[in-house]
Amino acid sequence: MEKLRCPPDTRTYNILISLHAKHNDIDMAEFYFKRMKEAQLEPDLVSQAEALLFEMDMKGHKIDEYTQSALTRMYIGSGMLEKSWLWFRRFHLAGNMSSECYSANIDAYGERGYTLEAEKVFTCCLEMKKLSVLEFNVMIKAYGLGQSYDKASKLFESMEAHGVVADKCTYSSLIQILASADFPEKAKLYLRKMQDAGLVNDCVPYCAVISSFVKLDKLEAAVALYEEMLAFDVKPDIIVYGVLINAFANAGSVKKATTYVDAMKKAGLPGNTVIYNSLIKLYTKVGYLKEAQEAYKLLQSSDTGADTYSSNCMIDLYTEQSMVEQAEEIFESLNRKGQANEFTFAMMLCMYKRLGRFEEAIQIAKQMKELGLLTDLLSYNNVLGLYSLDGRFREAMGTFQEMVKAAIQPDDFTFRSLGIVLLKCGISKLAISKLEAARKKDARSGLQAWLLALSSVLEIDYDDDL
DNA sequence: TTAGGGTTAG
Repeated sequence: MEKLRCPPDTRTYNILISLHAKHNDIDMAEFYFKRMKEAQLEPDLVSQAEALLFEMDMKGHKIDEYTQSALTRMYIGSGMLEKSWLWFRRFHLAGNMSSECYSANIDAYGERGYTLEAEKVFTCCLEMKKLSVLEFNVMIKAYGLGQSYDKASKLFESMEAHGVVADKCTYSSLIQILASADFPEKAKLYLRKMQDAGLVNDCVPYCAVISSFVKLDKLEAAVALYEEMLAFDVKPDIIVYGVLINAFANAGSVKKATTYVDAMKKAGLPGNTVIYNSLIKLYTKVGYLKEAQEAYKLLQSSDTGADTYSSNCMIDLYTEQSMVEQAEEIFESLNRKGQANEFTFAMMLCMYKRLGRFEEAIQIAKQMKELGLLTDLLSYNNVLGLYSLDGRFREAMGTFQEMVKAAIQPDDFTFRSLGIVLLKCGISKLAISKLEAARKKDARSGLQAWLLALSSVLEIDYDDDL
């Protein structure tokens, strides 16, 4: 290898070391270990572990099943699946594995998405007739990660036949898996079984299913389950309230959101940022200025203070109400704290543009570029629209070129602004509609045509590498 | 080395 200028690497040395070790030639193994060190090759994690194993072996220490489980995880983590399997087999055949170790192996495969291998370990366990609830739990988790939802449910159903009783963890896992996979109805069935088994002692599994219903916009089902939870005397916490408040905030229903805020307060739970952000979002949506201001004030006086999201909502609201000074005040305060983001700037830009205050709008656009806050298609379109409206055609073209360079896919709004630029530069409507047709026919060559038309009309050199 | 819930806009 050295002659061929293909110097050995860590793996090469590792193979040589373990080969000699296998043949009990410790001197040679040590020789290669030293050579490896001399070559300034740091053994990787696997090599280090293998060296350790070798040392243990030499000293006559037995490797126990806990070490084996750790080895499985390590080999799987390094993509050495076959080796992980060899170690598992060795211990499985020796028959000295515990339930903890079988489940640790199942979980090691399952966590990395190797559902088939996890299944194989589970089957080995089944053959040994040593199944406990642990193996079922980790296998259900593995099916969840592998998106085999039916298999997860079926495995649960088979537990009884194996004489194994589902525990809190079994139910929680399955409910969580089904809820987050958008099967709230199925999750609800297991939740009821869990309740009947007397295994529910907090609202977490209810919350998982409630939020799954909310995600699918089934608010009635979500509320019904919430009521069912109350009937079982399971106490809601701040997160459940947050889910429901946000659901009704999105639906624009102040009355219902308020019901849950009141219930939350009555339960002695203080609101947090998540809750107040939902409320500000809601009040902005329905134009409730006073209520939004109150919620914002509460946030400001809280420990964490108002965040960028809620401040942006307020800017949005003030813009709608043409309360420029108030919007500016929030904008400046965000800027002072270095918390203004792309949304903040874009909303200020829109506000000034809407009021016809182009000078100020353009200042915002310039700052956006300088601060690197121009990244989104919508922001680009806002800036581009402003430049074309204000007759700043070269800036419009520059912005468009930047967009193309940044691989931001332009849309119909982008080309509408660019069409205005061409029109104001004396290009006929017919020519513009031809450019539009070219773009619709073939995006790539159509884009080139637009760039060419714009650069020639604006007398800009343009590099068609773009 | 078994399981779990919420917010993000123009």
